[in-house]
Amino acid sequence: MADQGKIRFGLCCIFHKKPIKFRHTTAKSLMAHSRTTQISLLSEICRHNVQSLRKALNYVVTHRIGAFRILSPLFPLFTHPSIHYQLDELPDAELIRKEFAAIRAFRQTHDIRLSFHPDQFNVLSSPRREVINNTSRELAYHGLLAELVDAEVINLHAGGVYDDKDAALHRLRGTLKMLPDFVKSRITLENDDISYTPKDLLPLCEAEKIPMVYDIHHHRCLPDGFSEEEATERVVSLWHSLDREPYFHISSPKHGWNSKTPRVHADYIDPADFPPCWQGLTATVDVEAKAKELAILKLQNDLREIDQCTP
DNA sequence: GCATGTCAAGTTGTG
DNA sequence: CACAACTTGACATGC
Repeated sequence: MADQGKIRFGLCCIFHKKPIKFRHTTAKSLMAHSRTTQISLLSEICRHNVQSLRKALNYVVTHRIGAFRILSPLFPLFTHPSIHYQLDELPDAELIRKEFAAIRAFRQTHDIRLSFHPDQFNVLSSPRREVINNTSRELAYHGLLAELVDAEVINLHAGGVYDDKDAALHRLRGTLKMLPDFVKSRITLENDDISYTPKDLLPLCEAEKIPMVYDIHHHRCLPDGFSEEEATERVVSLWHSLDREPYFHISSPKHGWNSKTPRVHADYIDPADFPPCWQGLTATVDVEAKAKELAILKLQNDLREIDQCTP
């Protein structure tokens, strides 16, 4: 009952009902305008998004949510080959920088954990030079944002296997070493549901001192012989050895565990899917559920009720 | 307004 | 071989 640990939940990227919106645009639509107009349109979107981020952080603090995952296109098309731009090119650059300063202060005051989860085309294990170059550019962008908001984590999957997992992991290791420190110091690796399990990733993560984000839903979709308790313990030890708080992901299958597609995420979390071995830990758990903030509020409530029923 | 097609990018597995 | 799935639909267009 009176466990010393404290689980904090994390909200992922967007809201379901609360009217806090992030804006986006496309390269195709921007290309119809002059460069000046493009920059002006982008400036407006970036300013809007940073102000939305501030509102989002205010919401999470109000609702006792301890972490927030920031969506990657906070600055849309920042690295697009024909659109790319710099923050200081934007007419609103000064205002945006002030917003970032306020966000950093707010994050620190309220101890909010901030993370990024760059998109699936960021692949550190790819044998293709072009893919690695694109990934590096995209990660530098995430690193820049991470410094501006004081985010701790840039979380990635290990990528493809290409018929030789050992070779792919070896390439991944090499690519990691090439990353600049403001990126590398924030990189985490997450087990996925088709290729890389905790058993695959932990040796590399432990050797390279890269924390591993443990997604228990992926582990259940792609088991590796490790029990949930074993994986949790190894992951917790790794984060602790780096003097950092462990980071987990949770979700529930939309169509049930016996369906053909347990991978698909449900709107809410079934509290039965919350692993007992996480109870009492001090850790962050990102809630990957379609109902977003509503799913977190419900899970917090469900777990509190279970806790009260336990002798 | 509302329905619909489109959007930069990787990799894998399924129907 | 097209498409869905992945952390997340939003936006432009045309009626």
